[in-house]
Amino acid sequence: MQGMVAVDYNLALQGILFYMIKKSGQNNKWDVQLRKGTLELVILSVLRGRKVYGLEILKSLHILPTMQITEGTLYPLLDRLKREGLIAAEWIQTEDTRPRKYYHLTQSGESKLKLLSERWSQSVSDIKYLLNNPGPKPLDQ
Amino acid sequence: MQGMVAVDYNLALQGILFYMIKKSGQNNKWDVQLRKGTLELVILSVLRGRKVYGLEILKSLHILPTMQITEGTLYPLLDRLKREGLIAAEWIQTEDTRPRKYYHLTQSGESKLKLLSERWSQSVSDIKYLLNNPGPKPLDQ
DNA sequence: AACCATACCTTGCATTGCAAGGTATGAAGT
DNA sequence: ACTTCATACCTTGCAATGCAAGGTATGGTT
Repeated sequence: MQGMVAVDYNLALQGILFYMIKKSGQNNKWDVQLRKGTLELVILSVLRGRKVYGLEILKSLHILPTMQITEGTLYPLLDRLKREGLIAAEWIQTEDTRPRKYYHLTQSGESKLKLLSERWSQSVSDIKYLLNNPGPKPLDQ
Repeated sequence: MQGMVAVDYNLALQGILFYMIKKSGQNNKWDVQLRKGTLELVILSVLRGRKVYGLEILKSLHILPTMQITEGTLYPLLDRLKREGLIAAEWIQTEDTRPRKYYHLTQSGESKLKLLSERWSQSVSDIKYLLNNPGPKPLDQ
């Protein structure tokens, strides 16, 4: 009986811990939705001016609290960007490691990056306006 | 024959016009995706400190270039926010108009607004870092 | 030989914004 | 009266995308 209680208790602790990690760590549902808008910009921006391979992108982003994504997110996205001609890939093998697939921006990828970052600025300023401004009775219609 | 050519020509013009309006106006596919993250924050922020009815929200947002949404977006979202207890609604009829459904923030809506806007700031600063910083060989791993 | 870390990829689901429709009501033309 | 228009709200089905949870292949270490 005591044994059983102990097991259940441990299971409960595990559950709680898991929940806390999930919750505090990175993945609110809202964060996920927010990334839907920004991730394309983010990836293009990581690739600007250099060649990077898949897992390296993941590691690069790992320091940014709102940008903690996984491989299941990254690889399909890279596929899409390649299909759209915004990035290109090549397999490169240095002597001491396994072959890696390095991505870099194409010409049209660079234009897109510029376009998206302008659009992003606009969005930031729009929301800034909403967060600072209103208060009661702002809009006389 | 000339008639047919004329018709096709007009159709083509219509198509082009339609395309241009769609394109230049508001709705890139990317803008739509970007809104998926921000719209909840935006609506809560519009409701902060006052009571507003549906179409009024739409009009309020109309001046912001990245926030031009339609009723098909708004009403389902208001429904969801109500279901989640973040906002509440009441029908109000002033003497000179038709009854309108006015929405306002609940207690938990206000906390959520605070939480989301903090998360938003984090995201903005993360992306700012990516857009300004990198360039070639920034990340020694 | 067994194991682990690195690297890439795939499948199916959940969420959400939106176009395109719809209903109801009152006011304004005719 | 009757049609038409503007206001107000709502619904349905689709498209796009992030992601968890799986998988494969390879080379080094024990």
